[in-house]
Amino acid sequence: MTVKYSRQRQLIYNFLMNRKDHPTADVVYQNVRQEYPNISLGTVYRNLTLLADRGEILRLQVGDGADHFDADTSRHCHFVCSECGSVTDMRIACIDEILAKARQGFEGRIERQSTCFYGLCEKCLDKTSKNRE
Amino acid sequence: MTVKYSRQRQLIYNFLMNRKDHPTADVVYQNVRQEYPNISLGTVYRNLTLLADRGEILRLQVGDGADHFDADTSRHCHFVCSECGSVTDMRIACIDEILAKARQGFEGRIERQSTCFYGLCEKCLDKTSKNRE
DNA sequence: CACAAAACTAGGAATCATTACTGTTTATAT
DNA sequence: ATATAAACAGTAATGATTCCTAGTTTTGTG
Repeated sequence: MTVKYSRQRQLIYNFLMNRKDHPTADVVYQNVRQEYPNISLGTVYRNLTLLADRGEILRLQVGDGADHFDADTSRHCHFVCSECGSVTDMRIACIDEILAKARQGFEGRIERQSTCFYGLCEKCLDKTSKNRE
Repeated sequence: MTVKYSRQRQLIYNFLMNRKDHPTADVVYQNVRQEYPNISLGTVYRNLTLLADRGEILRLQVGDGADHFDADTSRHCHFVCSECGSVTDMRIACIDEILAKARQGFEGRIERQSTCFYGLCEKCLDKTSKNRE
């Protein structure tokens, strides 16, 4: 199946490229709609899935029910704040090492890895400590 | 809110304790129903959530739409086969080190971590190589 | 033991994210 | 220019999960 150009897909991808937070399909929809008002939610889902299947973007599951998308496909981890729900990138030095260690003695084939940290982000940590005073 | 004993919750927890695969809520429901026929799916969901919130079991998201549950709360990773969907435990040596590395220079508070590897399990790898012959 | 309060339940309705369907439009190779 | 495969909008359908309500069970206390 050859992929054809579409204005809608281009807008979706451009939008994702310019965001560092990792928006859900609905957030993508609400934003792309500003510029292209009659795009449909189904189109957003279909294109996000297409892009993810082709490895051009990442699909993340952070535990809040909705999938999140990331145009940065370089190997990295994520941090999710349990308070505000924000999803941020995290780079840890030993990430390649983890994959190597996991492959040692494993009988199947490991293709990719996904690591997510959970806790309180700096902002939310500050807020809760202020409330305690 | 004090937790009261319930037969249903006991059965759910016992069932999970005896499984090494990481069943979904519906699988738990179908199985516990054999022994306790009029348990409701809502009760299964409520108790899985209660147990997970109290840290007695883990809730996993492996990318197949449904949440999976694991009675083994010790720190470990998971492997998900993209072919058959099986979810298995994986122990890698440097897992504590990863958490330590992640905390270095991070301004928030990291409480827990979730790592999942994706690829082909041994069985599915064997099958696909046989098909090629 | 009894009995009240708080948890818990079954069953079904409601919600939310996502996918499937259908008739129409668009991109692109010839 | 035209044929054809992809993509689209809009809407219906699905599937996982949560919510709601009236009734039941657990458990602490007299």
